Amino acid sequence: MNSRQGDDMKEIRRGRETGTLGKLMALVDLVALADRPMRFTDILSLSDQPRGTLHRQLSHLVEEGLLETDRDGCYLPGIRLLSLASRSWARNEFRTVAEPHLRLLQAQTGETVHLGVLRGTEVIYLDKVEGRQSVRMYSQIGNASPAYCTGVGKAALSALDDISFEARVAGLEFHAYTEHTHRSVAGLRADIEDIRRRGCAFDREEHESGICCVAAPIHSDDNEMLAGVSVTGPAYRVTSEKLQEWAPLVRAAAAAIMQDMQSRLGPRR
Amino acid sequence: MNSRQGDDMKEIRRGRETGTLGKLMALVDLVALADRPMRFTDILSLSDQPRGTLHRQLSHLVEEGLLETDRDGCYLPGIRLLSLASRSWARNEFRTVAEPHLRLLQAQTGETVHLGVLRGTEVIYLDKVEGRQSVRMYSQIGNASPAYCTGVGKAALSALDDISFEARVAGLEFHAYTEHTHRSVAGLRADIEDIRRRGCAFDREEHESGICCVAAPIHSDDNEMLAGVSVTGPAYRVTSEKLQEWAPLVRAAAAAIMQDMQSRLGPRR
DNA sequence: CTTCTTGTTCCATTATTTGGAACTCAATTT
DNA sequence: AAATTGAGTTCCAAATAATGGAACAAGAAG
Repeated sequence: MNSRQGDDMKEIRRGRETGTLGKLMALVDLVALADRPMRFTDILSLSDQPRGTLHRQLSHLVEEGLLETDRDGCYLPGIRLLSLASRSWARNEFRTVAEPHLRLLQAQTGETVHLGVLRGTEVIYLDKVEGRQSVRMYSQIGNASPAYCTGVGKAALSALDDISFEARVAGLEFHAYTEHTHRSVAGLRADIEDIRRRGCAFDREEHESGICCVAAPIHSDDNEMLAGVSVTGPAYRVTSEKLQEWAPLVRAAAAAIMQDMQSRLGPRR
Repeated sequence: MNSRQGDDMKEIRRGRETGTLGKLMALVDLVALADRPMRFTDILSLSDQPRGTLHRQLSHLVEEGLLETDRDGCYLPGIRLLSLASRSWARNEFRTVAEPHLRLLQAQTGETVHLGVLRGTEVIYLDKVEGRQSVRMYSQIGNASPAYCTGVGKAALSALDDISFEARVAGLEFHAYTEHTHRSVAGLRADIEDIRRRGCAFDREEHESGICCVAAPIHSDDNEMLAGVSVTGPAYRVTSEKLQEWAPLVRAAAAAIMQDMQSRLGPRR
C-alpha cells in the first residue's frame, strides 16, 4: 500500500538478504542442510529463482568452491568450506583457551565433554573431548542443535536476564525430540530459573533418548558471548546421582574458562 | 592485440574472479589465512579496495556469518563456516566409504592414517585416524598442504599421465620445508616415475623434519577425482624397513577404497 | 515422431556494487 | 585548548554485475 509498510517488512525480516551474497549463501545453506545431493531442479523448486538466474548463481558457487557437482550433476557442499573452517577452528581463541579445561573435566568424569556457543537460539559445538571409546571424534564439532533441549544451550540461556531471555525465545518453535523435551516457553522458563539458582543445567533425555548431561554457563561480562560446557553420557551410566556429583566439577571448569578468557582478553588490547 | 589473447589469459588465470562473490571470498580467504585477527586497516592495505567499498563488503560478510568481529573490531573467520563444513564433512560420500578402510589400516600399522584429496597442486586432508596417543584429533582435517612434498599428494599426482602431470605442475613454486624437499619439477618428476612403477609414494621428511610416510593413490577411472591414503609416523619409529613393510597394506587399502567407490557409484545413478 | 523434462545460453532491463569524498570521533601533537 | 592525524563510517551519482524471460539443446518418456 504505502512505503512505510514495505520498510517495516524489511526490518522485521530476520535474515535480511545481504544483496547478492545473501542470496548465494541461502543456496549454500540449502545444499548443505539437505541430507542428499541436490539436483538442479530440486534446488529450483526450493529456491524461487528463475532457471537462468539459479543456473548462474550455482555456477559461481561451484567456481568458488563453496559447492561442488558430482558426476550426475548433483550439487554438494564444497571442500573449500572444510578448508576455511579448519583454519578458523584451529585458531579460535575461545576454543584454545578452553581446551585444557575440557581435558581435565574429561579426565575427572570419564565421560564426553562438549564446548558449545549460543548463536541465536541454537548451540554450535566448538569442541569435544572423548575418552577411550573412540566411536567417532569430531562428528559433533560444528553441529548446531536447539538451545532449549540441550544442556549447553539451557546453561547459556540461563546467563541472560529475564528481558533478554524473553526477547530471544520469542517466537521459538518447540519440537518434541523425546517425551522429556520442553514443549513451551513456560516449561523452559521454569527450568531456566532453576538453572540460574543451581548454577548448572541438566538434560535428562530431552534431546535424545538415553542421553543425559550436566552443563554450566560460560559468558563474557557483557553477555555478548554466551556459551557452555557439558559432560554427556548414556543414561544407564549417567544416573541422577552422577549428574549431581559432577555438577561442581562442571561449574568449576566453566569458572576456570571464564577466568582464563578474561585474563587473556584484558591485557591484550 | 586480438581477442584470442584475452581468452587465453582468462583461461590461464586460476582464481578468475566470479563477480561479486569472488571478491568477497577473496576477503574471507584473506582473513581465514591470516594467523591473527585483522583490523580494518590491515585488510585495507592487503586488498586493494577503496575504503568505502571494503567496509560494505566486510559488513555483508559479517551479516552472513562468514566473518565475525571481536570486541576490538578485528575481523575473524565466522563460526558459520564451521557449521557448514561439519555438514559437508559428515555426509561426504568418499570419506564415509573410505573410513572403514582407514580404520583397518590404522589397526594393521598402529600409526596415523590420513585420507586426502588433490585440489590443484594442494592436498586437502579429509580424514585422519589415530591410534592411542590422542594428541589432537582433527587438527589435520581440512588442512591444505602442497602436493609435491606430501605422500598423499605425490601418490595422487602419480595417477596422472605425463601430459596432465606437466600441465598441473607448470608454474609450481617449490618451497624448501626441509633439506629433503623437492626443489624443482625435475626432482619431483623423477620421484613420480618411481612412484608409478612402485604403486606407492614415500615421504622421508620432505614436508616436516622427523616425519615419514608411505602413501598410495586413489582415483576415479576418469581421473576426475585424485586422492591418496597414507600411513604417517615419526622417523625414529617409522624406518625405511617399516615403510617397505607397510607399502602393500597401503596399496591394498587404496585398492579397496577404489573398489568400494565404484560399486557405490555404479548402481546409484 | 512428438511431447516432457532437464539443463544451458543469450541479452536488454534492472538492481547492486563501486569509489570518491565528506563526515565522525578519538587519540595525539602543537 | 586548538589543530592534526588516524581509524572507521556514511552517502550518492556512475559503473558494473545480476536478473529473468525466452530461446536453445539434448535426453527420456509417451
